[in-house]
Parts: sequence; C-alpha cells; structure tokens
Amino acid sequence: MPPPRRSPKPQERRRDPERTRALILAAAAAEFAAHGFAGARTSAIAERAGVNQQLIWYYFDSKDGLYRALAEVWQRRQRELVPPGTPLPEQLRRYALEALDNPDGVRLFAWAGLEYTGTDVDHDGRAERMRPTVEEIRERVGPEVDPACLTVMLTAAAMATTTLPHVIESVCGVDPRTPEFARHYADQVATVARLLGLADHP
Amino acid sequence: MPPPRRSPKPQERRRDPERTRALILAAAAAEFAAHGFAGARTSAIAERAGVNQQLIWYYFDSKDGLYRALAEVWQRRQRELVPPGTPLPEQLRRYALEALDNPDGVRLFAWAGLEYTGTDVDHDGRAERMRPTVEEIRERVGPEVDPACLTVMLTAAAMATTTLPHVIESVCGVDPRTPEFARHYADQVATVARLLGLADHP
DNA sequence: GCTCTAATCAAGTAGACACTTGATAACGTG
DNA sequence: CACGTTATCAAGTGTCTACTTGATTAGAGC
Repeated sequence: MPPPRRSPKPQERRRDPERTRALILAAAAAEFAAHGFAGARTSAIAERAGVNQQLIWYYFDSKDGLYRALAEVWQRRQRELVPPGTPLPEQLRRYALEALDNPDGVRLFAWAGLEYTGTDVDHDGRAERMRPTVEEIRERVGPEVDPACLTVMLTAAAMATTTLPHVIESVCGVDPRTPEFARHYADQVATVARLLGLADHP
Repeated sequence: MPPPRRSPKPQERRRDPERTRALILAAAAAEFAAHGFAGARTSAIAERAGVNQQLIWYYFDSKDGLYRALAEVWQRRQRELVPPGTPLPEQLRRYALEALDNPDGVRLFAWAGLEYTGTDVDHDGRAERMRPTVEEIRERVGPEVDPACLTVMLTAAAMATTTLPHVIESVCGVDPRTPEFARHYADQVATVARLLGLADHP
C-alpha cells in the first residue's frame, strides 16, 4: 500500500504569502475600481482572489488598509508609465490609452478624486511627477494661459472615457468602452494638444 | 384653567407633503453628492432633512427611487443653465462655475459617470441638449478634429475642480475648493476654448 | 523528527443598513 | 362633528458587512 496522499488539493494548500498578498491586491483593485470604496465588499474581494476572507485582515489590517496598500501599487505604476522626454501629445495619448491597458487603475484614480477629503497618499509624488509637464507647457503657451490649469484640463480630458461614459454615450453615440473608441479618443486628445501648440517645434 | 396646548411643537407637526418631499430631495442631493450612491445612508438623509426615516419610502419607495427622482430635478436644472446662443467660451466658463453655484449637482453628475452601467436616466435628454454645442464646434474646427470628442474633452475639463481635486492640489498647489480658484479655473477654461478658435468670429 | 512560528481556515459577533409593520394624528369633506 | 384619507411616527426585522476569535496546519530551523 503506497503512502496515501492526505490532501486532495496539495497544490492549493501550498503556502505562499507573497502570492496571497498579490492575489488579494489584484482582486481588491478590480473590486474597488468597479464599485468604489464604499461599494466594494471584502467578501467579494476574497472570493475573487480565491483566498480565505480573514487573510485580508491578516495582511492589511482593515478594508481601509487594503485600499491604501493599493494606492501605493498604483503610484509605482504611474511613475513608470511615461518615460521622460516623451512629447506632450504622445504623453497624453498614452495617458488616455490607459483606459484600455489599465482600466482599473484609472477608475481607482477617478474614485480617489471624488472621495478626496483633503489628504492624499500621493500628494508629493504626483506633484513631482507632473512638474516637468507643467514646465514644458509653460514654455509653449502664451502668458494668458496658466500652465498648471491647462495640465489639469488635459488630465481630465484624457480620463474622460473613464469618468464620463454617460456623456460619451449621449454625445458620440457609441459605447465608450470599446477599444476602437478609446483609441480614436486618445488620438483626438493628442490632436487637440497639437492644436494648442504643445507639440515639439522644429 | 385654560385649555392646555397639547403639543409642545405645534408648528413642527403641521403637515406639508410638498415641503417634506422637497426637504428629503435636498438632503438626498447633499448626501449622495458627498458619498455617492453606495456610500450615502438613508438614515443620514432623513436626519439632515429633519423628517422621519420612513417618509423616504412613503414618498420615493426605495433608496434607488429617491436617487432617480433626484436625477430628474438635476436634469431640469441643466436645461435652464445655459440659454441658447451663449458663446462657447462663456458656456464653458459658466459650466465650470457650477462647481461654486451647485457643487452637489456637479458631484452627482460625476458619481453617475463612475457608477454608470450602460443605462442612463437622461440619455436622450442630454444628447439633445448638447447637440447644438457639438454642431457649433464642428463649424469652428478643422476636419482633423472630431467635434463630439472635443465636446467631451471640454466637459471633462470644465468639471475638473470637482473630479480631480487631488490633482489640482498637487499641480496647482492650492485648495481647489476656494471660490477664488474656481473662478480662476473657469476663466482659464474659457481662455483655452478661445485658443482653440471656439470664440465668435467677427 | 521536534518545535516554534507564520500562514490558513471556519465559525462566529456586533452593529449597520434598507426596508416593514402597525399605530396615530392631522386634514379634507359631507 | 363624524369619517375616511393621507401624512407622520416609533418600533421592529432580516440581511449584510466589516471585523474577531480560536483552532489548525505548513513550513523553517535546529
């Protein structure tokens, strides 16, 4: 008689804290992105991750702690999105395309805006990250334009496929979630940026 | 012995269904705007309105019904916001200033975007309301620009003081909620619209 | 192998929440 | 003033939800 394999799912039982943490974080990103902080359910996160609910508290202390941990992950990705030296219209195009490549991240970022109460995990980081963009804009526009405000406008515009799907559906008459539209819209954002004189001059 | 006044608060007890309805709607606007649909609490709405909780179900059937009733109110206001014939930059300036005059409405509208699932109470209404704007833009820009997309971008840009306060805080270094900044930002939106050639031509 | 720790799990719990129920008091109408 | 209707109220109810507790097991170090 061979030694009996006690567990029916030996692979599933193997421990791997890093993997578990990552699974929970990924599931949390999807849930928070889909429903926002208040709407997200910890039970749904655990189920989506395929782990025991309690592990959420084991690794992240609270729903809030999980949310904050997520913000850090997202922050790291943002830093790597646009290599320095990329022309502005192309920067904006890529930023708009994030709606395709990382829709959860963009939604998370949008939720954070509405749920913002005055303290931001990433305040200083973002300020530093966007400074070059503001300065580049300053050099390319006239004195009547406040480059910081224009940066904000362009950021908002680039995120619109995520933040204003209802407007897009009404105004453009198409489903804003299709890749075709996202690409078209991203091109349009770049086009408008060029019209504003934000392209490289020869 | 004079006839005793039985109720200590006779004025409060006076019935006024219309007033009650309005009180609930106003309180709901504030709560939903502050926390979104999932985050809003019916108990908080009743308390803010100063009415018995049950009246929410008496008048609106459900939390969802209350939310929908609110959407209709908001919709009506939108129609009256910008009289036809207003030049585009001025339209956008006023739209951006809504963040001051009707912050709850703007927030409600922004929440609706993130919570959008494909069905919209005001789909047709908004489409019709925004058509003239799209057509006006079409006449003023070159063929490389999709006027519907530009309309979306400008809408998103005009709402940024509400949707992206965290970005504004980082990039502009000011509190996005102050009236001074809101006015400055609204002027900037109008300025950029003029730069894009959206002003009246002589 | 033994033991200690760290990871996983199952079964709660207390409170919050949307919504009901059934009674009561103001109002309109004859 | 009687009487039916309508608005208001107080006190639930079942369910959901974030979080606890306490036991169990996999793996690391000796």
